[in-house]
Amino acid sequence: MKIVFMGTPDFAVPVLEKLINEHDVVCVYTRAPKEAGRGHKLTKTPVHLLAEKNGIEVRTPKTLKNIAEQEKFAALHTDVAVVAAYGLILPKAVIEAPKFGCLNVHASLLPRWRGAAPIQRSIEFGDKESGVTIMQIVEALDAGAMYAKAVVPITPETTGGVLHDQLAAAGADLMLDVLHNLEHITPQMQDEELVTYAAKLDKSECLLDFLQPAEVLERKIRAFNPFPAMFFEYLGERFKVLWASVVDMSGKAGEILEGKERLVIACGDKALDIKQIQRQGKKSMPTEELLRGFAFEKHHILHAEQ
RNA sequence: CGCGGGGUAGAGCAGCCCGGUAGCUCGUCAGGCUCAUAACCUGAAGGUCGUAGGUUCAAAUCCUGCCCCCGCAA
Repeated sequence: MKIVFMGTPDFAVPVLEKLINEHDVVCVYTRAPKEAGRGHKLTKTPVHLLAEKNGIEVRTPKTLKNIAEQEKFAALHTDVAVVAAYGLILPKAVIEAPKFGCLNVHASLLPRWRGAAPIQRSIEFGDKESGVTIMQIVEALDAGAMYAKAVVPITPETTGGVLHDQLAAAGADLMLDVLHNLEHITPQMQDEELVTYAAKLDKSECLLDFLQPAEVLERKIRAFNPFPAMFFEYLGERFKVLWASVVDMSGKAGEILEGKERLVIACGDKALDIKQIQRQGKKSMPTEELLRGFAFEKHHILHAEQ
């Protein structure tokens, strides 16, 4: 099929790769390069780089709201637009331009977790399973009729990073299936009663609040691994916590119960045994390694004020 | 030219400000103790202190260039 692809981050890369192999991708839309990273170097998006590597035309409009951009888009005369975490709102004129409309791959089992951060939120809230949904794009956010879903289980070992990669791969496969059978599938409407929204990740959520139960914090640590990563501050230094397990110990919330051979911190309920940690300026490492040369003072209280 | 931390034995850290024989914890190896042990005791091996220069009687330590890693911010 003749396809226009619209996407931006790593999540969109596997989908685009598969499309390039099996279809005719005539043009790629992505967010414009921006200053990012150390030194604020101008950085192209992962989708941008992949498209360039394959010699595909790349367009990076700041918005699709104006008529000129919409006409340029329509002039491609594609069969379908495949959208994966593009980052721009598609106006009606764009949605209706391709012959079969626009298909979106969303990283959740819709209608649960519409919105920006479905992967992390599903882990954070203790869901037993996650997945991807291929749906029609409509004007309302993530509300279109669904063509297909694929389920991916969430285990006690599942991190945000792992789930992200699993869903990206699953989404790519599922999108190909749907495209092959597009004319034979009747999309199902979403049940509005079951809708939940996955709020965007915010840095202010990443400071560990030890007043909360250890179980809640453990899930959040896992959900936010490797990015944006939960952390606490100790003696003015920041320590990211990449992995922890709940242990049946107690103390004043934020109190360091063990700081020499392992690092155990009391929470609102039970305690967290920190397993993987990253000191600022250093690499992430197993806590026991850090503790060979660095000790946390027992009974010191870690505060979580904003 | 966004701000900042770091690269010292296999691992993790200290030492650097105030130059002068390189240290700690763990691991490794050998021996001992023990019914036994990942526990304990004794001993040993193991480091061009990222790299290239400079200053100096003397540089891990002061100065300069380069390489690599990371935190913040975007």
